[in-house]
Amino acid sequence: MGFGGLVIASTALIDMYCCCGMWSVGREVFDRVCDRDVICWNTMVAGYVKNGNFFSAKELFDEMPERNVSSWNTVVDMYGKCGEVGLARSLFDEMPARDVISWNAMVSGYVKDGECDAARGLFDEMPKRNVVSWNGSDVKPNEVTVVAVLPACGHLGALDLGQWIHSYIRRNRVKMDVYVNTALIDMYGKCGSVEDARRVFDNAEMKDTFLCSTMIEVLAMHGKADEAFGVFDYMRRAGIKPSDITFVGLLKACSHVGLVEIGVEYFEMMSKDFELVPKVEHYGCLVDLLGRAGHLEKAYETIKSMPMEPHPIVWGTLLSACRIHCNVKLAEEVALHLIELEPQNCGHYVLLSNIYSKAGRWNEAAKLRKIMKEKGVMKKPGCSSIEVDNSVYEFFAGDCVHPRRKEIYETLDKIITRLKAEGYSPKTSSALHDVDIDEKEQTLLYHSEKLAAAFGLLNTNHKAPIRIVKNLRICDDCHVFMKMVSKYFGRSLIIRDCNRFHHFSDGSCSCCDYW
DNA sequence: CAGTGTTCCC
Repeated sequence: MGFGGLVIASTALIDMYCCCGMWSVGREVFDRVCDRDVICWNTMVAGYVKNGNFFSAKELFDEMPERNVSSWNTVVDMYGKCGEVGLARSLFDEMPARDVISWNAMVSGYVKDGECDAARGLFDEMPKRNVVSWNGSDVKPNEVTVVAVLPACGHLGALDLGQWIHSYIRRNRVKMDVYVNTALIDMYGKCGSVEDARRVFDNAEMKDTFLCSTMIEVLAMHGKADEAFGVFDYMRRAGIKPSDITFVGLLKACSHVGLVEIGVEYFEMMSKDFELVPKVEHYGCLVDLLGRAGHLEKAYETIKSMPMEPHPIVWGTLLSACRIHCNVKLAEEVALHLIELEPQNCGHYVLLSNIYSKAGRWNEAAKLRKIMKEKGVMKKPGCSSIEVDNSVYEFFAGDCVHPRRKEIYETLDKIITRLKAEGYSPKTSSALHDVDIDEKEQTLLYHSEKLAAAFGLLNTNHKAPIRIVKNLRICDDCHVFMKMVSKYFGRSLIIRDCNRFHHFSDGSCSCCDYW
């Protein structure tokens, strides 16, 4: 039986089957179509991609008697999505013509692979004027392009670049749809400018669950719990249905300022009022909320009562709480379990070792480091980055490869001398090493965020805040150090660690030392 | 009837 003449109907059928996960039935229909056109082929290729059958997709693409730009776009996007960005790029270069969708697929491929520079480069390379190619497509960056690039800016903390894209959007009348606004809020939030994020939120014509959840999440990570609750109230008044992710933001908002009861209320509200089933993320937030506030036993009980398998992240959250509250006994139990689960994750060893150090139990801390060495577990280096004149500079703990190394160390030493005169004394308990005090102090004094701060003081405008992004959590000593820098050098510093933001100004931090 | 984009536990 054949479907001659019915190519349009057959194509719709193929698409339908593939969208339901029944790609093999789709393929049967495809095989019986006599007069297959390029759209029919594309639908089948895309159908394989949707079902994760990348090998068959590429095989069918290679068999195609005729291809248009969409055919190529499908496979470029497919390779980008499965992390084969090199293959995506070679197809992108090989294709006879590219439209805006081809460029967008390639840009997002780079972003997903973490190659932010390449993504930015491609954005700049895009023909900015309307070029009429063989299929008449527009290759000017559009709203999809900016949404693909903005998360990279947020990830890097590249505020200048993000602001430049925002102005590009306005200059070129790129449509400010809900995706663009959401991406802008996220970018500004992650780059430390919560005011700009709020402005975009207030001006957004259309507000949906994504946009509001993003705003709540941003306010949460900046420690602005009341404002986050306000956005949630707005959602309820406006009839915008909260999602499980909205509640992740609300729970984080509570845990960052220690609002235990309100957090528990939100947790219960999820299922009671909104029929949302708490996921492992929500339990993770709850453990953090309880543990950080000192309710370690309750946090432990929460983990034990979770309806799903506790992910290592949840245990790690409890271990962090043990560090804050110096509970060595529970920390040992949790860490041993974690090390069993993830023997190669350096974080667990380092955290327990830091807990021993904080308790003055240097022998045990040293023993743990020995175990790390024996198992070949490498300590993840602390890395801080700072954006100056549109470039992002990275610093590592004890970094000695920067071209302006000498100048940076001299500046840092001057800052340290000045702060010591004001009463700063390095908190050596934050150091992992069981070496003598002097060496311990050296390790601590050259933590990556201190190097980045020195570089910032050296290179940025005196009025602007110094914005730093760190890959790990800021240590006690750096936290004290930054507070003092803000006081005695009259500069505000905005530091994002892997957990939240710290806004330092005039000797204090926005986290009120609750972290 | 095919191809590009947004939030989330450490």
